[in-house]
Amino acid sequence: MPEGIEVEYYRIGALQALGRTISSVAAEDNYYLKGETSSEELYSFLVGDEFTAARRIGKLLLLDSKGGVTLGLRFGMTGRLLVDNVSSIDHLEYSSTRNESFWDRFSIEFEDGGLLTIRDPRRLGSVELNPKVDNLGSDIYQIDGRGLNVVLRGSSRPIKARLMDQKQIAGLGNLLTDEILWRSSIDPRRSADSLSKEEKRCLLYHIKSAINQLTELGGSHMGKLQDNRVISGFCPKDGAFLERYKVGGRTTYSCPKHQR
DNA sequence: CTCGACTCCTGTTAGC
DNA sequence: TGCTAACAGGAGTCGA
Repeated sequence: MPEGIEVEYYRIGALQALGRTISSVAAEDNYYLKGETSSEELYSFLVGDEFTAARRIGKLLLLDSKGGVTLGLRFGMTGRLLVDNVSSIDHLEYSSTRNESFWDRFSIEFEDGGLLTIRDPRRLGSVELNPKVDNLGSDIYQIDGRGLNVVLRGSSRPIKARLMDQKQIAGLGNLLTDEILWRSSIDPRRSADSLSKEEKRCLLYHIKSAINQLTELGGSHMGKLQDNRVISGFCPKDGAFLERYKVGGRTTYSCPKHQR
C-alpha cells in the first residue's frame, strides 16, 4: 500500500503535471473530498491555474499552484496516481491486480488533453484544498537522531504504534515499520521509551537504510520480511516461526527469537 | 495531554 | 458451485 516511499514515486510522477494549464476538474465522489473542500471550490480555484511544485510530507502529496492554493492528495491503502494514464507504480500490495477506470475518484484535465488522476478501489484516499500540514512529524527521508529521540522520549506506547503515528514521523506505514523493527531486532510491543542508547542508534540506522534500500528496490513491499508476513511465515534471519498479533489495531509480524 | 478501541471503505480469499 | 464472513491498512473520531 502507499507509504512514504510510494508517495515519493507519485511525487516524481506528478512533476510531469507541472506548468500545464488546468482546463477541468472531475470530483464527483463527495466522500473523497475532505475538510471544507467542495467540488465547486476545487473547480473555481483550479481551472485556469497551473501547478508549480510537487512536494511531499510523509504520505501526503502537495501540489502548489501559481494562483496560490495547495492541493493535498492522500492515497489511503489502494490509491495510485496516474499522470497521462501512466502510473509510477504498477504493483500495490493488497490492492487489486486489475486496473479499472471506474475506480477513478478524482481527476484533473489539462488544456493539452492530459490527465492527473487518483485511481483508488477502496476509496480510503482523499483530496483536500490547502490541507493542514503542521500536525505532521519529521518526514521519513529527513529523520535524524535528535528527531528520533524526541519521538521516543516519554511515550509508553508500543514502539511500533509510536513510529506509525504520523504526528511523530510522517511516512511510515505498517509494512515499513514491521520491516524496520525486524531489521533492528526490536519487539514491536516494547514501550517507546524503553530503548537503550544502542538500540536507538540501531533503529535510526535501520530506518534510514531500509527507506533508502526499498526506495531503490521499488516500494515498501520489497522488504526481506514481506514474503513471510503470512500465517505460519518464518523469520528469514533465523528460521523461527513468526508471531502474528495486533499492535495499535494493525496486523503485526515479528520474530520471537531475535526481536526482543 | 495520551492512547486504545472503534469505524469507514471494498476487492479478495478462506471456508462451509 | 455459490454464498458469507473475515481480512487488509490509512486516518479520523470518541471516550477513559
